[in-house]
Amino acid sequence: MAAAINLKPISYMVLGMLRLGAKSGYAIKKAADMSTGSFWPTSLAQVYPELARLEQHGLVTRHEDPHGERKRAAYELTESGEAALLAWLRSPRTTPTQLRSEPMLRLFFADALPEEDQLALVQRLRERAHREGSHLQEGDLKSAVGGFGEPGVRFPLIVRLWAEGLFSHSADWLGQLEAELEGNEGDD
Amino acid sequence: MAAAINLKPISYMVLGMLRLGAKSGYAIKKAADMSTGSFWPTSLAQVYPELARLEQHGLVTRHEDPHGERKRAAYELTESGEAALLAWLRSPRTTPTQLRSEPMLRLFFADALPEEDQLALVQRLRERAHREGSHLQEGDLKSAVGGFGEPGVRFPLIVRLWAEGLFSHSADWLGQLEAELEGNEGDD
DNA sequence: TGAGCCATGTAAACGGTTACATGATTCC
DNA sequence: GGAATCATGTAACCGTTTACATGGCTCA
Repeated sequence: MAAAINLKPISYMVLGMLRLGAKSGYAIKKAADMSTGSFWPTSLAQVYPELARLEQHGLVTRHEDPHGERKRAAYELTESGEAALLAWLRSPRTTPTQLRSEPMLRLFFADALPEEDQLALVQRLRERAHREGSHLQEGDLKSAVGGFGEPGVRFPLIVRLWAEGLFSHSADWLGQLEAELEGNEGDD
Repeated sequence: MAAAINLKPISYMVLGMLRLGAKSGYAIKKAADMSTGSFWPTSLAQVYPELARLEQHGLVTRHEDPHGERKRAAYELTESGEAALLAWLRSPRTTPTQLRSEPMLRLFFADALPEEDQLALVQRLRERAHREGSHLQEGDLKSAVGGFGEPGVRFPLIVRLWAEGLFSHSADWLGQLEAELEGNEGDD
């Protein structure tokens, strides 16, 4: 057994995607973009080194899988890789969900603006939120990785509904705020 | 006018808090913890260097304001500091709101668990979400900075309601999911 | 008198993004 | 033929967090 390895969320994302049927680093990233990307973004510059690290510690195996002249690596979960994934899923320790919202930081300080500009700000943010929310709904989960379509796999869809719900909740809330501010403007 | 300065969200947070009446770096951080912290977290190790940087570029002024033997710095917005804040608030360019949720990443891969463990996971996440949501509701905004209580200042409260809404939306959603999973378990 | 808060800073480590470099395959 | 996509990797940079260091004030 290899030396101790420090497993981070990105490690589990990689292990999990392999379990769902992704083979190459490129495929993992593509699947992540279409699914986990909205609540755990990543990049190829993270995925490739992470795969190498996981292989060094025996959690995945790599074999060459060229496609014509183009080289390609295919990875597979080992038993200890799957065990690590399960242990994480069962572990009671969690990092809290965190938000980083530049738009809301702006809105927080919006009192510095004259009222008509406040309204314009809220309108812009609402339009943006709406656009980003609908962008999330596009993209077919099943096309991301074969495993997403199998019968025993339901949580990817469930979690996507959660993410969509969050974004549309924000968009709706901004819409309501806009309506209220417009109402007040009219009263002046 | 000083050389070009690259203003980041943290810069505007600092400028905005100064505008709302915070004076010292410590006070800015404290106010942030009680307000913007849930959607733009920061630390003292960011605030102090940022204040120095803003002063170097003439967006804030610093004067010593000792309290007994304990040294303290009091900062104030300059005209160009206030102008920079307003320009940011009016600017059409925004960075999208982003989410980073380790709990949801777990849930995404929960199909790897046997059904009873799936339910246990959802229960744990729901309890956590509930605890974090109620933690947000505590803490009096007005005690954070004097400016939060003034009549022309309404957006800090509005944005807090948005944040609370998001977290409780997630908690409710998890509660619903838990109920559905329990229903299915009973059917087996 | 001791715990907790007020107050200011620096240094190192960490996680993540962007840019760079390279080349094959597929599809219009 | 050219654009988009598949595919793999490295290097540099950037923003943020954690740990370290120091010391006065307040209140029970």
